[in-house]
Amino acid sequence: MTLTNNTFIGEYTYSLDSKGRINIPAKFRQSLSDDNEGTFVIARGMDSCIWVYPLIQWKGIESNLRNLSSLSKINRTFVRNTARYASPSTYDKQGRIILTPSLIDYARLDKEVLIVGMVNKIEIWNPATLAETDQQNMEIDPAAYDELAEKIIL
Amino acid sequence: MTLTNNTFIGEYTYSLDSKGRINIPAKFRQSLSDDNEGTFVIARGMDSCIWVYPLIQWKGIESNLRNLSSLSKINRTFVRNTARYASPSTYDKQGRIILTPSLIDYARLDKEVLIVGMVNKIEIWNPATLAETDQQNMEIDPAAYDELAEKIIL
DNA sequence: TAAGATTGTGGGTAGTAGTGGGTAATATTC
DNA sequence: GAATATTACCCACTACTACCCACAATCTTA
Repeated sequence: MTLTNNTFIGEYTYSLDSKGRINIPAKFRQSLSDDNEGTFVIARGMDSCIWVYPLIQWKGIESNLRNLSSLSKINRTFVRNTARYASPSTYDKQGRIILTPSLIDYARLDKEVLIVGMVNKIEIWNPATLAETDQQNMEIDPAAYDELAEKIIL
Repeated sequence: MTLTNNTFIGEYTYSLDSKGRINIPAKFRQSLSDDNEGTFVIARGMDSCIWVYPLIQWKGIESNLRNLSSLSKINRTFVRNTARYASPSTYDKQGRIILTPSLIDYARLDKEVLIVGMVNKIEIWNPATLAETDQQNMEIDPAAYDELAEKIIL
């Protein structure tokens, strides 16, 4: 059984060790296509979490950023904030990647960490932070949500 | 006699064992087309039940989710809530799939479990929960049924 | 109706996945 | 250039999961 390459679903509770290493779930590693050479790119998420992209996927994002003109202030800010905190990380023999102190701090990670599959990328959360975010999202406009649900038949 | 591929109808009472395994009715397995490789994807249902999709069907949902940009907060929330609790499960030699503890908890499953064919997917219920839900649905606005009647000829 | 095949249920075991720590190689600083 | 700090690689333990086998109940077929 294999799902589509570079596709991640499911939720896992893992632990961040004293060296800033975190395990990538075996299922996620198996889904990663060979041309990624075991490498992910970690970056700041838009919520208080860390986004983890397969290398290939990230290269696509880079080429999109390349096409944003720096004449626009919004573009400059967006490109800067996206690129600034991103860094590649190859997993070791045990399947772990190393997170940067800056990102650990940004996502307020403790020892216990939640890894969430987001289809084309992976999110790393402090469980408490995600619970808060979930709570806030309950207040999202239900009409907008319904609109999405109509496009995607579950 | 076989119905259309990947089509599930009927209701079955099966039991969930101590390892979280549950049998997929033989008729459902026979209906599953070969390109699914004996694999289903289990996910949270919108009621307190578990949804079970044929792998192929789920891949369609995935490709829709893939096209939602994470710049929009609603999109992020929608993708997260959908993908987070989903996981693939291939049935073993005896025809059983494994449910995750998280989903068993969500659907409040006990030993006795109800499996319901929903045409393009399968639902797994605690019989008591489904009885309650049935009760509540008696109060559905008859006008809503009339609207449906225009779309579906019974 | 009897024999065989299929289906549903339960449990044991080997291999793998997750976690922690140690050591050698490299980089940094004084 | 030597001492220290940091990084990358390697090894080992534990727990779990996927796979296997066995049995009972039901259905099918001759």
